[in-house]
Amino acid sequence: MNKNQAFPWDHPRFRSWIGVARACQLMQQAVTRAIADLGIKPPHLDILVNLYRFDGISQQELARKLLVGRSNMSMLLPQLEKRDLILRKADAKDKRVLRLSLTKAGRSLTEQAMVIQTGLIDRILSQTPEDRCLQVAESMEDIIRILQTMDADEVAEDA
Amino acid sequence: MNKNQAFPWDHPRFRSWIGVARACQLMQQAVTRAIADLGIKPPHLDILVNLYRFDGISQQELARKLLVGRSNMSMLLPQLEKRDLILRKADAKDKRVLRLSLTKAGRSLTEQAMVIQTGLIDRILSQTPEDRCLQVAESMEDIIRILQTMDADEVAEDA
DNA sequence: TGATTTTTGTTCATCGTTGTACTTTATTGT
DNA sequence: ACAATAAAGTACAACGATGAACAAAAATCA
Repeated sequence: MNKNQAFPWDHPRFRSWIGVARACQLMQQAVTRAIADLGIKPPHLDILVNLYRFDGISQQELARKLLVGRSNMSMLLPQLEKRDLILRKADAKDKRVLRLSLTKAGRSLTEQAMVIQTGLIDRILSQTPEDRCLQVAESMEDIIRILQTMDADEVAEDA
Repeated sequence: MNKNQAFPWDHPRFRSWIGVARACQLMQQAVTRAIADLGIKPPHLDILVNLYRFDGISQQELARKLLVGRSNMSMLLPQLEKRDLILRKADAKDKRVLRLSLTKAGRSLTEQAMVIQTGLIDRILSQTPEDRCLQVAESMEDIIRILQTMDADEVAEDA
């Protein structure tokens, strides 16, 4: 009777998750404002950071990492290409895939953006001791694993 | 030199926050699928749960709680009203505000949805001990507080 | 009281995301 | 080798969120 509260908001795990969701929403808004001066928005930043880290990735792989659809990449990447921030080169072995990479300008912009983003994260987590951060990271890894296996289950059910 | 890593993804707080963001994104998708059978989506659920908890709230207050714009409420609430899930009654004292409340059907639907949502959260946090959840909740409260004061600062700067 | 400013809610144009259908290229199976 | 299937990327229509401009009502203040 202790864990089955009358209302969700009296439920510790529920309250905890609501807090996570709110923090994310606010953080998203803060990031949006923080990088607005660079002329990019969070979706662009996510792309750029991933290209910075994984040079030569394909659109498909990028979409999977970002948890969005392929069509989303097909909309956003040409924009960044036209701004000369990224390059899309057809793969020699497989003519279907486009290999993505940052231009010099793109790399430079990404570095500026990452400084801003990291600064923001540092500021926001300043009240949270580092070991607490690591614990949070661990918990999130668990959650992500469970959610991903849930997705796999549902796909399996469909078959 | 220990805390100033070369790359953001070697930075503990950065990795930690990326995990939080990914977990949120996946959770959002899971909730969307879980409540689809009820004919509602996360934004509707957020509204319904808040009306369940705060009967008679105004559209403005609701928008503030949900961290969205007023116009968003002006778009969504009429939909729910047409489906007879909520009621909008003009306030007697202040003719500008509309007092929101759930209908019987709305309350019933909300209860079903909350069961689903709470079940999902329980499942997802099943690997996370309850004291760990409370720690996460604490950290999130800190973060939310900081982000909100940052917003206030920026507004102040504009003045 | 009367003028100005705030507040509440709405409307609308704009932008971003999604899912579906489609084309082109690889892979698989026979 | 050839047909069928799968995968990568694109185009487009539909939906949702946002912010600015607006109308009505209330609060402020002179």
